[in-house]
Amino acid sequence: MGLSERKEREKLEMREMILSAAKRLFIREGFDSVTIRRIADEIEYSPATVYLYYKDKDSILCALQETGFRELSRRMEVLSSIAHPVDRLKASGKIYCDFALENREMYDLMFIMRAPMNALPSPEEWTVGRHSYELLQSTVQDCVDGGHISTPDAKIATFALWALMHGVVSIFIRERAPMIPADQHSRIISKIMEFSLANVVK
Amino acid sequence: MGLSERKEREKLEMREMILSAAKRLFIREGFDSVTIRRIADEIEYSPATVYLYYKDKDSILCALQETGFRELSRRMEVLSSIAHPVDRLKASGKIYCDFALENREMYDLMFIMRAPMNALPSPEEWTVGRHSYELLQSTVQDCVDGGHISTPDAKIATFALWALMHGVVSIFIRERAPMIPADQHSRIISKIMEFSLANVVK
DNA sequence: ATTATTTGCTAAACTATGTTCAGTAAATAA
DNA sequence: TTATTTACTGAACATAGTTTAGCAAATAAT
Repeated sequence: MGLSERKEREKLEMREMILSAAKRLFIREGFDSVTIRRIADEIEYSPATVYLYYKDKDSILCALQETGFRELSRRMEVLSSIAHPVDRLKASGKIYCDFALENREMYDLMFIMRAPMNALPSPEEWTVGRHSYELLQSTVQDCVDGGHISTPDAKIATFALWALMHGVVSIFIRERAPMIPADQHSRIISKIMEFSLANVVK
Repeated sequence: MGLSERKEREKLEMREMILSAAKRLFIREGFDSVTIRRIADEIEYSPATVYLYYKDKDSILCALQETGFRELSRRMEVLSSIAHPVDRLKASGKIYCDFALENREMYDLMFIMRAPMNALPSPEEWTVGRHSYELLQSTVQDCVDGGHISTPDAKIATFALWALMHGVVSIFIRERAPMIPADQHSRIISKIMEFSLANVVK
């Protein structure tokens, strides 16, 4: 009988309901509105029910974070149509930073907040995030191979470039540069990319 | 009569008691142990009393953060004895990152957490942090003036260098690079500084 | 068809947090 | 000696995440 299959399917549908309710709240009202009770309201079940489908809140945030990584990956797909590795590298940086500034709270959840990391399945099953990172790494490697970046270690260069971008956007997102008004963030990022790549890329 | 003076002094002493209790808890048991009730226990007063000396918890965290900035500034003092701007720049980076890795939670409070920023007196009275930043900026300016860094805008270069360092340490502190074990953080940072300065500094 | 069991769900409670407020007792002023 | 101000606190409020005991309906067994 296909009973257990149906049960399995219903369980997945419920998880999906919870996740999309969480996402709706997150998008519409921000991170602080994503509470177990609000999610429960949204799906018209009791708070305790949520715990029958997700171990804890951090697991929900982890699943939510994953949707963010998927969206970022999706945006990175255009890179495959850019032949020159330097152009590809520049485009990577722009896509990354644009994503961060356009989805500040999601970026925060993905790269800054502690909570979702407490629920990572395992240190290795970090697949969604790793995919984007390996894409960047291969772009940098292409730059090195093409003689556009000179370094003995492409992995270090990759990490440095990521760190630079993450550094800038996280300073803005967590408001550590109050001297710079928000409407200039995008411009400053462009200038920083310009400066850095001018020195790194030949 | 010096009565109001005494009152004023006692008020300051009480604020100091609360702050040092908070700091003690922070150092000994970590951020999560810094609760109003634990602070109250520590100073042997009731939780409500704490609110007679600090507006809210964020104000206490803000004051705590300030002690961190003072310590960082203190560590930066050795820079004045380094004549060559490039050496000074390298030393700045090392001091900054060493501080971050040796005082992860304090760094977190200073540069990552939202809470203490909610209690900033004003956007301008950011004096403690700005002092360190201006020091870095003048070092970078010296590098530019000496022809060691080529850029049309020393301010952008300064911001980029800070962002790079902040990026790396905050990735580590918030555990976004699980592929890199903690005992290699310091080594990776050295390599990144090496790579970046090799390209930026002549 | 009836009984037993499992499943899905929930009301209520528990713990912990930041925070407020009414009231008390001591210090000060009148 | 009385009035007032000051310093403090107990108790409560609101909001979290989370757990547990139990109920009712769906399913399985007899």
